[in-house]
Amino acid sequence: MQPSRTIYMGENLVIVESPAKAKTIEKFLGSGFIVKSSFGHIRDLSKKNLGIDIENGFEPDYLISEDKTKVVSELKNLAKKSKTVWLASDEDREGEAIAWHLQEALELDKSKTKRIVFHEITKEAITNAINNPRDVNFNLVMAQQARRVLDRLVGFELSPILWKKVRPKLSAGRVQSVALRLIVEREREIQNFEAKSNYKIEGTFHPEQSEQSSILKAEITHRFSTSKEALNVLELCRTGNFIVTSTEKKEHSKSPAAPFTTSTLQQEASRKLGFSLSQTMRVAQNLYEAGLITYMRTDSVNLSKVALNSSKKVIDNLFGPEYSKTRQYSTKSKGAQEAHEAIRPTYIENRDIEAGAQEKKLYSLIWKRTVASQMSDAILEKTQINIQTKEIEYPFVATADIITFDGFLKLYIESKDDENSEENLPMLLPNLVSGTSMDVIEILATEKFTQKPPRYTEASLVKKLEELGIGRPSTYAPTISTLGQRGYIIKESREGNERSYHQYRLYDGDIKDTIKKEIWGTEKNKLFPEDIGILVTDFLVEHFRSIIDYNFTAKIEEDFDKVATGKLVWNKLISDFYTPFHSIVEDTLATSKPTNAERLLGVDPKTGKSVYSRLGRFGPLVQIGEADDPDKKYMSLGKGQLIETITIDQALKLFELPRVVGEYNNQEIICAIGRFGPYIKYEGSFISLGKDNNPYDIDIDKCIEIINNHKIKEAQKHIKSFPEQDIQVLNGRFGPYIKRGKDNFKIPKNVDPASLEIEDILKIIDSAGSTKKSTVSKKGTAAKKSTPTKKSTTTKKSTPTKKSKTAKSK
DNA sequence: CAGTGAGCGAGCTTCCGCTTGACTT
Repeated sequence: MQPSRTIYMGENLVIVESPAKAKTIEKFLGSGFIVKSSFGHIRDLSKKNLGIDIENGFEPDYLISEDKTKVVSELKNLAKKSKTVWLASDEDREGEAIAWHLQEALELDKSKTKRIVFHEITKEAITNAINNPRDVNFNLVMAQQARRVLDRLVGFELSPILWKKVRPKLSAGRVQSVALRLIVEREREIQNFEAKSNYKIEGTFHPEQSEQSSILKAEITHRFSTSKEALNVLELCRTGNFIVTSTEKKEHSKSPAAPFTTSTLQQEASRKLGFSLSQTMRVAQNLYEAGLITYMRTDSVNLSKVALNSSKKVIDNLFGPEYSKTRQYSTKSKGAQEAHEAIRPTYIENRDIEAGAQEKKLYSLIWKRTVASQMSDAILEKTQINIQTKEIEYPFVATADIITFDGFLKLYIESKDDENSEENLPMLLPNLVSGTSMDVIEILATEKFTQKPPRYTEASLVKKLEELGIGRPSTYAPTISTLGQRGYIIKESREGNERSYHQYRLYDGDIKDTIKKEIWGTEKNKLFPEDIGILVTDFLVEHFRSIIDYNFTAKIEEDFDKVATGKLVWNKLISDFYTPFHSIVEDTLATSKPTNAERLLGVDPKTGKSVYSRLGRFGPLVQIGEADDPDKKYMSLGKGQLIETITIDQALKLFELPRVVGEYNNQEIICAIGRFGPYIKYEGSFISLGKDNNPYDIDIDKCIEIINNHKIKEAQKHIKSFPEQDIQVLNGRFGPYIKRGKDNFKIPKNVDPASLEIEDILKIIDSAGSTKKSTVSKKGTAAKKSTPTKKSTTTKKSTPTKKSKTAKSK
């Protein structure tokens, strides 16, 4: 259903946000329409300064973003030649703003400009949109402007306070600072957590005079707080007469999860595929650009009619109609704007695709989740059997979940974050009637420890942020990576510790006590706060609690909505926020003291001096002696150590390094920890110790062994040398390569490195060099345009040397 | 690449959301 009048080439310009979207839409619209993309926002507040005229009603100073000048001039040209310009950015606050900025920046005549929206990219939806144009919704635009201005005010007033009071180049903002606070507060909960132990009692039974095959495992759901209580129960089990006191069967159903949004895709890709946030988004982008999935930055769980229909067909074909159940999901998350569909395969008929390995995996996950969301409930039968002896207050309970109809489980099971939950293996329970006498085979009382709260993963933090309504699909991944870049947090794995626990076993009439060992607290790819992150959070919470409040965004969003519906003027909102906010800013700048989180750990027994931990210019350190002590000593904190948790013993231990282990061939062997971990310094070269060796207690023999191994490896490294040209052929981590001066060159795969002569090598370098040169020249031209910063750094470079000379002469 | 922990002081850093490339080991 196209507009009835004839349309000529170039008469209509449609502008969308994404270039991939532009391509598909162009196909649907056919001749008479040119579809272009704005590549997102085209204008933003000036970056040089605040970009807001506070005195003048918070008037924003918008500039065309540097990387968008080309797109904007191109669009402007096309708009001039077009009779009608259709602004087809997304139907949410940001999309409406993009439409308005386009209208302004392209200087579009209102009479020839039309605003259209569609939620799904189908021919029907698009032609329907074309037939129902409207004007730009100015109230919605002003709501976006309020959001933008508020974020700028918060970010650009808070960050400079941190530069002054904590450390330069730090940042704070409405979203990132709350995300950071979540991580810091969780870490404190974990540090303050005291694991308590209790006893879990499990038994294995079988019906009297039956075969061993009808074994039944059951446990007492109550936990016993002391070993004495547990032993008492075991004692009673030894003599007790167990009978089945009840059997129960209950049917229940389980429904599939909604189709993917950005946040749930990130969570599942992390749990099921081990992808990081950025990896998930990069791979999804590839799938999107190849036309294989719908848009990957969305908060909507909605599926188009086309998708529902083809899902049904696919399910009917693959599993039969009894497995199909068409469902439409609704969004639960706060502040969702739902400008797009859920993330789904473009063509659900395609179960498999031709693509890279990661793309295939992620596509398959999306396909399964989408299709499963349109499948019937699974029906499960829960059986519970209670076994009890009258001497013991609590029954032993055996449960089993049996799937009577698998439904969507045939395709997809959503995974959980809780890695500690024990795997529920489907266990068949024997058919038993009440009153059946049971024999005890074995009873175990095992000491269990309460679990500390889990540290966040990237994905579980995104989940939390989404629950709080903080951040948007396009910012989840970048926000968390910013926290890392600022040095606030680190994503890493840490090894657990060993601990022992008691297990009492009743078997064959005897009760035995064994002490077993387990590893606990192992962390894999978790988010840990760094000292600077803790310090910044404490500072912000102390002075700006209302902004760092978990509900701040949710509250201010209500106001943005009022602006969007015309009930509130945007700069009234801003003014009401800014007046009290700015006075706290001024007050904090004037009164708060620079902070370094200094903490007195205790006294060094050797010297009697005080030991402190604090933040130094280059990071966290421990210090022996007062600030005015000329002989005071420093050491950097080790990996995983924090200013607020390091103990005096751990601190003193740091001063044991660097340590002279001994001599070998009249040369000192020194052990220390550097930026890349523990190392040996010997004959002027540095040898990594690896993580299996401890620099504090490694002995001389082991050191010599490592040194000799290192020498052998070094010798193997050299394949050939051409000293005259300063060229070497070396064995590296990734195979043989050519080294000239500081530059490395790849050797083509089919070439034997040992056979290379100097002529061959120069050829290889030449061919590699030509590509290198071209990139260098590109950089040069790019630099010409944006030089002010570069120039100033180069001109400055000459001065420091002069200064250092004068300093020396002093 | 394996170490820093004074001062002097100019000039710089920074936010959130919307989009893709252009980069290197």
